[in-house]
Amino acid sequence: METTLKKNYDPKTFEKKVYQDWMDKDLFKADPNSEKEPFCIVLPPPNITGQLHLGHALDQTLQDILARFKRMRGFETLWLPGTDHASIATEVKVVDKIRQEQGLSKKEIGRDKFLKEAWAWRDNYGRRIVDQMKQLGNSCDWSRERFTMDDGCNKAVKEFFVRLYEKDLIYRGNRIINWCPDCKTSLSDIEVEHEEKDGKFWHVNYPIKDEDLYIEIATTRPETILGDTAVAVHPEDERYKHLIGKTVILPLLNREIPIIADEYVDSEFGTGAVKITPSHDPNDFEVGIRHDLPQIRVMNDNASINENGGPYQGMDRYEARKKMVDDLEKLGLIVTVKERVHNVGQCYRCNTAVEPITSEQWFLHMDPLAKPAIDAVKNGDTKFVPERFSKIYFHWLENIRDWCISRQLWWGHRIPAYYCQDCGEMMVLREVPETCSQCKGSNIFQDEDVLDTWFSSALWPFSTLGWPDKTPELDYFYPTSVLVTGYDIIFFWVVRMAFSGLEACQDVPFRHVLVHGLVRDAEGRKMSKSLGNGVDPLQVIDEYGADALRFILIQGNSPGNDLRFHDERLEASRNFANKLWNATRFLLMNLDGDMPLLSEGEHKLTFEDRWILSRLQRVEQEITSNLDKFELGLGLQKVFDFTWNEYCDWYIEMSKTRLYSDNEGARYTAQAVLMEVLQNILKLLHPFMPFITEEIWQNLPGERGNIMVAPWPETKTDWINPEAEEEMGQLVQVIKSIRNIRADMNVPASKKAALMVLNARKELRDTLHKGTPYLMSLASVSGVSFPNTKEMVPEQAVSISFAGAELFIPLEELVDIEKEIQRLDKEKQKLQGEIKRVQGKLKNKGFVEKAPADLVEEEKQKKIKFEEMLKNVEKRMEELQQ
RNA sequence: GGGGAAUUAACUCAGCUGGUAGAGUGUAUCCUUGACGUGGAUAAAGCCGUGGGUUCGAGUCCCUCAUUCCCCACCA
Repeated sequence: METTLKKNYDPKTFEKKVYQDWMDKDLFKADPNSEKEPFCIVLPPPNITGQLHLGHALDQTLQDILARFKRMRGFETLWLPGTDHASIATEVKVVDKIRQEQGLSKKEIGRDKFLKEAWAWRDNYGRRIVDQMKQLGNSCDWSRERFTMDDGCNKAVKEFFVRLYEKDLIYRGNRIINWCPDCKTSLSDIEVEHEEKDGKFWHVNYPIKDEDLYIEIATTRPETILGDTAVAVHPEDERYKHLIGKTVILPLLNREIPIIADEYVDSEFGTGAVKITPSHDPNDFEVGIRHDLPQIRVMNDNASINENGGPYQGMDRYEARKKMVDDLEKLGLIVTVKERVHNVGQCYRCNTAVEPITSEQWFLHMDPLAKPAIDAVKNGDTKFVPERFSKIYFHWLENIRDWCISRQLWWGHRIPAYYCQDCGEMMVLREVPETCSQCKGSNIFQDEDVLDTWFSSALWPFSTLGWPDKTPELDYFYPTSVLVTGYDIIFFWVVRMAFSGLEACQDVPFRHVLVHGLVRDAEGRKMSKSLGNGVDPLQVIDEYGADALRFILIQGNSPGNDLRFHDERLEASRNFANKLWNATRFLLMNLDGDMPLLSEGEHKLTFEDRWILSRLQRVEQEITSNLDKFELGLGLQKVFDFTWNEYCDWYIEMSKTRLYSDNEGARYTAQAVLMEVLQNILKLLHPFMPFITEEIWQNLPGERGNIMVAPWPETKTDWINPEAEEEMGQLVQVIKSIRNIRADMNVPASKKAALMVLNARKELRDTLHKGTPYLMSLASVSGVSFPNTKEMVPEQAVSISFAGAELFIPLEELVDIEKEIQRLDKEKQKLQGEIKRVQGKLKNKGFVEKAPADLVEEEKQKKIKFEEMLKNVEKRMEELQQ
């Protein structure tokens, strides 16, 4: 029969077409009114700032595999896609763009026009990244695509914010926060990355008022001296006890500040005396509150020194530092300068050193929210896979501090707080108020700030399903089934979704969290722009196909572990696709026309038919179990092995005998089994490699729907056939032994040789009899004979050590008796070793008594087998030596 | 200062609930057999990091140490 498949697998020729077909048929669409059991994944929305990278590819491939698997298994499957507005990142990009194109700063262009530009960016790049996701093969319900700043999300954000505010969980306050002088916004604690840097530790003498005494402090940030409002010592520190309550003259500014006692001070560290700068250090801030110290902020938003800095006003923080050290030096107040590595906090977006600063911000009170989130994982409502990540989750939630949720940015959800210009009243409301609730004035303005991006991301699992409205989607799909994400954003996102979901919906947002690792380059380095070692998934798809890309991201990777990206592995996975492609081609070329069906007509199944069908059932069972347990890498490995090693290398090869024969019945049966197994392979592989499996499926004869929505193979346990597996195992072993010896002796396949079988047990004799055609085709055997006596075996024959029969291959002129004896001797030693080990085991009383009975029995059988083989070898050696 | 991960064949990695180690790549030799050389056959190659423990039995469970890599933490 003709086949429409080309000789080589070329994904470019069909991937786009296949995807379009799925789209045209609306196969990704999920129905919230379905009778089926729901399965739901919300896609971690990629930022609209960037291109799709390999991290996305891994994350999304995992989700797609689960979605496709569950869909085939009969679940109503919703994979809900979308994109994230990525407040800071996008704002920075748009600011850049405006500066480059229009030469204007953010302030110059103004809020309204800026937002217009930002939305244009979103339309442009948001669409682009969605197109890229489709190339991966994602089976998302695109009709439900969302954006973290769309109207629905905005409504959810406002609702959630107001509710929290009304419960006193959100408050506004002047507290110390992390400030990025470059992005000019506050940051949450996790948006600050700490890096060890070489720095200096300046020891400075602070003069004590009215006395000829100094108190020595140490600091890594001398510029903050300008904001000092006290010096603190430990109350029990004998060195300083007498100074407590005295006054210090702050150098350079000559301000008078007190010496106070506070347990926070570690007497062992530094000089044991600490300068206290409540406005520029989180600890000092706390000390300041305890001791009612004034807060003096000495920096502007760009980290230059402000009017409180006296002579240093206007200088950049580092410039001021240098100048102040010089000045202190001149005054003779620098006692010593030590080298010191210390942690510097940096902005996670722009790497600028973050400045702790007191500022008026909005905060989310975390303690009451954290507790239910901890409990939900403790009692198993949400499970981490692998489990170890729950530890990280607990640790973080147990030590959490209040979350600064306001940002001094324009791109984001604007905080729904409104102020009356006339009386100063503040209102937190779902809708913009027309008049002041207090004075009825109409001069109302909204809070300038927006919310942290992660505040809206935290609502993603339910805002996308319609919350706060009671929608059928929310009712049916919430809690979602599994969240798939990298370990690097557990803090940013998973934790926040957990407590938000519990607060808003009274239930966890997801039942499982499947955590994966990072994709690294071949050297194990993180892929990054600055290193230029990033691999573009789109280019990979272009060259090798999406299926090959998906394959290497999954194969050999276990949950939670990082993986390295190697080009060579791409070739290997492409080769696998090619193998499957050609196996199909082979089958199609050998059909007689119709679709051969195993379920129709009379079939005389051979032992190899029963074997492959039996193996198929087992593999189906195993893969299904692997996928249920999120062991995707193991599952894929099994389809791979079964397809290549068992189906292609053995079954297809054996089928040729019948396919090329004139016996129509036998031919049809072989075709039917080949087809049956192939179709199931395609199904098992479909979640992993959706394009090629669909394309092949469509090219099989007969009317058929899409494999994407075909039912997942159901294991037919009555097809599991241990006898056939045993029989096949024996034949394979004989064939391999023959091949082995022939290769060893350098006998080319073209030189056929007879196989002589003596003293065979009945079953083996039957097997070898039935297997004769395969011995001939696969082991270059010219024929199999069963002589009655040893005399019929020529002297110059090699023997194959095997249990259950004596096997000989007469290879007269090729056999060197001396060498043959040597070979047998090696064999003998090997067998003796085996026997010794098995005997040792069986002599061990503990083993015989405590090990499972079937295992003991197995060992006994082994012993018998090895002993028989040994006997044969020894006998043969004797014969040859005579 | 805490927490975690990794350590298995030359390389990159699998190895589920403990029962004498697997894959891909690479290497060697052979094969143009009517699906595939993006192929087939055969082979070589591992005291499963160290030291202990539990067990009849440990790559697999527990502890020690070593090396590497992450994450978290307000020591000025």
